[in-house]
Amino acid sequence: MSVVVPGGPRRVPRATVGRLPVYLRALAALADQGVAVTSSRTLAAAAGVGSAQLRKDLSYLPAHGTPGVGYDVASLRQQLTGALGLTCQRRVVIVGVGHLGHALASYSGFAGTDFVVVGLVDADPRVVATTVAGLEVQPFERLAQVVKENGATIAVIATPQAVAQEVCDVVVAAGVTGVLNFAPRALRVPPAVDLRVVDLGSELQILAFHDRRRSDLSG
Amino acid sequence: MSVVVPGGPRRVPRATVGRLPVYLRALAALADQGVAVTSSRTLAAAAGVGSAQLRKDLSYLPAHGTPGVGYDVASLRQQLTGALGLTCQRRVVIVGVGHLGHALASYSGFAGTDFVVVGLVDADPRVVATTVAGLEVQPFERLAQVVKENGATIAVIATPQAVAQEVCDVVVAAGVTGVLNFAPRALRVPPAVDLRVVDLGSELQILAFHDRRRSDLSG
DNA sequence: TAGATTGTTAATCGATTAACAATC
DNA sequence: TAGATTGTTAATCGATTAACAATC
Repeated sequence: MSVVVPGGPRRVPRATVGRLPVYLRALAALADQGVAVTSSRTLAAAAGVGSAQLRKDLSYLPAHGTPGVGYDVASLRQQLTGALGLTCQRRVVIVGVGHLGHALASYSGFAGTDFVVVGLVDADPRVVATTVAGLEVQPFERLAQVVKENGATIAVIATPQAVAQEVCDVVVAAGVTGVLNFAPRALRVPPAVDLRVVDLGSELQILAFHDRRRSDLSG
Repeated sequence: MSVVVPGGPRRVPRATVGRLPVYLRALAALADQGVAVTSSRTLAAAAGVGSAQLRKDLSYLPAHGTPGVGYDVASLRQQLTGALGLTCQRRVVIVGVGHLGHALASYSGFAGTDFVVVGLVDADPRVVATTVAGLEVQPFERLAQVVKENGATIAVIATPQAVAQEVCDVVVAAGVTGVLNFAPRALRVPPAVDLRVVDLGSELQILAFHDRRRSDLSG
């Protein structure tokens, strides 16, 4: 049922997809300031990239600016919103309601207009049945049910690493198409499922790598 | 005072640096299982990458395996620990003690043996002077002092986006060499400062992009 | 020795950047 | 028109991958 427009939408490179949310945010800020038209130079600066890269990225979308003038903020915003699939709300289940899961459930960037947290699941009996961010935490046994009943398409894994793969298998079997993993362990998912990883410990170690080159005297 | 070994350490590519922590973690798991020697095939599988990529990555380090045998787990672990600069503990200051900052302060991946959280700072008078993860939260005015007094080299920014750049400027002026930004805003830092970004909202939007291609019928 | 696995090479692939003709 | 800015091309750069000679 896919519609192929002649000479139409090219495949959007992975690196470009990763920057679209940043552009969208910068556009929202400009719109809030009452800016109606902007240039690739201005928008790129706000997003922290080069103007050539911004124009290249936009060239993969049906978005178009006006040579000599720039881009209409409102319509470019709509284009990006559509490209990112934010026209309908995505439903998210968070598995693991420890400190991190708790924070994510309450995070405004997570529970905004584009995404809604529809389920919280934890294995700890002390956490189950408590209310977090307006939702009652469900036991692990109900995970598949929670995903299906609420039609969640995205699962956030914020559990200990030991159970992360098991959790992942359950949510994938239950039908989610995207997994965001915070557990410090490599997860296997079927090719059709999109997996993103946020590895907080690694981020610090990467910073330590660069720090090392300055402060360390040991060869 | 840098020691240049003839034919010695090449520049380690950015992408490789990003994978070293993952290898280190996989090695730790193997060591816990009592494995003494491993192959690039096994280790790569545990880390979720290809074996060719693992060997290529290790080729930038002075690490060496034995053809026909594999790698000694203990010594490869030491090599990676050294390469990442984890031989001495790095001191971390967390700015912004909301839900996320609170979670990070308590996160074991953050406050492990390699890193120690030495300061918590917040602007909210209701949060200042409370104790979180064993530390008293300091007021924003004391930020520069907290960084300097404790010799922090890494700052974690978990504040609202509106104040993130100001916080960043203060910690950089106070002498940190690495910044980990959780605020949804592009930050400017001097070239000598290493900046890493964790953009939680963007991660969900990127998942939505791929989800869109499945569920959306709109061209 | 025979079998296994490394370290490296060379080919491929994808991403970035600068430059500029086309356009308003 | 003159000045400005887009969209695209081509060149560069960096990362990945497969293959294999060297080595144990």
